[in-house]
Amino acid sequence: MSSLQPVRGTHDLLPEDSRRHRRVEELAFEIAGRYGFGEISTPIFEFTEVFSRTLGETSDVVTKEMYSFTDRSGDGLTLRPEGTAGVARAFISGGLAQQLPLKLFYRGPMFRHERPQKGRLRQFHQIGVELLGVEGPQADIEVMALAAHILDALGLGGAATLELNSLGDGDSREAYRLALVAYLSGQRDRLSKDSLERLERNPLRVLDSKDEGDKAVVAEAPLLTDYLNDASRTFFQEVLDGLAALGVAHRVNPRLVRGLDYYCHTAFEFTTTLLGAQGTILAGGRYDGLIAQMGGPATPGIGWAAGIERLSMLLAESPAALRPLAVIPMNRATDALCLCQRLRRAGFTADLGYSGNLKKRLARANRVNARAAIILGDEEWDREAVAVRDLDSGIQEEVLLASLEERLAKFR
RNA sequence: GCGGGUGUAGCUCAGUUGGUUAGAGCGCCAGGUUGUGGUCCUGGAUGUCGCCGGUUCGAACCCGGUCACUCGCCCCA
Repeated sequence: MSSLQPVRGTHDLLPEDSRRHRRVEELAFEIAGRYGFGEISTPIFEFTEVFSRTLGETSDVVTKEMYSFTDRSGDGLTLRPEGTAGVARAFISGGLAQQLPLKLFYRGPMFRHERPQKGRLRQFHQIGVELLGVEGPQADIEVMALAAHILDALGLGGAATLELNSLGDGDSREAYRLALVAYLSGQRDRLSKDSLERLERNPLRVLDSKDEGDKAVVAEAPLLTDYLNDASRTFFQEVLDGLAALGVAHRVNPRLVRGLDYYCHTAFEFTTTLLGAQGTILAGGRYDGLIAQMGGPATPGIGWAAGIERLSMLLAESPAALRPLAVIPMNRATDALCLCQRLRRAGFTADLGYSGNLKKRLARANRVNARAAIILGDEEWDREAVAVRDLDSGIQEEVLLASLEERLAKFR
C-alpha cells in the first residue's frame, strides 16, 4: 500500500463512479428544466461571512466544521458547505431581485470538515434547486413535486419517503418554541446529556434525538402543529392539498424540524432506510428570512438539496459506458489511425488499441465491451476493404471502405 | 470531538494455541504455431502482512502507540 493517501473524506471518482454521478446530475437537471429551472454555478468558495452570517446562534458549532482559510490577500474564505448561501449571495450581489420569480438549479462539490460516514464525505457533491420570490404554497408544492419526480426517474421512488412538517411563520414558531422549552425544562431529569445541551442551544433539535429516553419525552411533548396560527395552518393545508392533488405520496411528521431562524413553514425530507444512519437523501424547506438576514431585499425562498453520493449508492446499476468500435490494424498502423479518426468524425465511438497482435487486440476489444471490430488486413486493404466483425454474434464480413459508415450504422 | 470494528497481492478474503519457504479465488501477463475475442487448459509475476516501537530464541499472529478505512454518536447549514 502506498503512503500517498487522499485527504481524509475525499474520494476519487473513477469512470464508473463518474457515470453514476453524471446520471444523477443530468437526469435531475433535465427534469428541473421541464419545471423551468435554469442552472446557476456559483464559486466553490466565498467570503466566510457569506456562510457565518446565516448561521446565527449555532455558528460556533458549525464554524468548526467549515473549511475556512486565509488567502494570500488576507481575506477569510470558506469552501462552501452547502449551496443555498452562495445562491442567495449571488442573488443579492447580482441584483437578481429584478427578475423574480427565479428558479435555479445547481450541482457541484461541497465541503464539510466532519468525520466521514457512509455517504458522508468531506468533499461531497450535491444537486439542488432554489425557487425565489414566491410567497404562496404553490412554490412549496412545485419544489417537492420536482424532487419526487427526480427520485422517481432515478428509480428511487420506492426507496424514499417524503416526510414534511410546517414550522409556521415567525409568530407560530416562537410560540411553539416557548411551549417546548417550558415542557422540556420540566423534564430535565429524563433528558440525555446531549439533549440538555440542545435545550439551551437549539431546543427544537431535541425533537430529533436518537436517544430512547429522549424519544419517550418527545412523544409527550407539545406538537408544532398545535401552535400554528390560522395563516400558517391554512398555508400548510394548502401545501398538503396540493401534494395530494398531484399524487405525491407524503407523510406529515410533526417532529421534523429545522434549526436555523430563517426557516419557516414547510420543512421536508426524503428518507430511506437503506443507508444506515445517513437516511436523508434529499432535504429542504422554506427560508423566507434568509435573504433579508444576509442584507438583501426581503425575498421569500424555498429549495432543497440532495447528496449525489447517497443517491448514486442507491442506483440499482451503473449506467453502461458507450460501446466503441475497435479498430485493429494487422500492419497498417497509420491507416488504422486515420480510419479511426474518420469514424470518430462521423460520430462513432472508436477505440484504437495501442499494441499487440490480433489476438491481444481482440481481447482488449472485449474488455472495453466493443460492439464490433474493424480489422485492417493487408489483403482486404488491397481490395479497399476491411473486415468487420460483430463481436456479439461473431459474424464477420468484408466491407468496402467506400460504404463503411453506412454499413456500420447498425453498430452506432 | 467521542466510541466500536477492521487494516495480509490490483480486488475479495483465508492464515490453526506465536514456529522457519505467506496462501486461495478473481484479475493481470505469457503460452496452447503464421490473421480472430468471450469458454477451456497450462505456466508466470506480484506482498516492507498499514506504519513505528516493545515482548520473545522466534511475531502476520501478543502488547503499546500511530495512521487510515469503516460503522455509530455529536452535528447536519
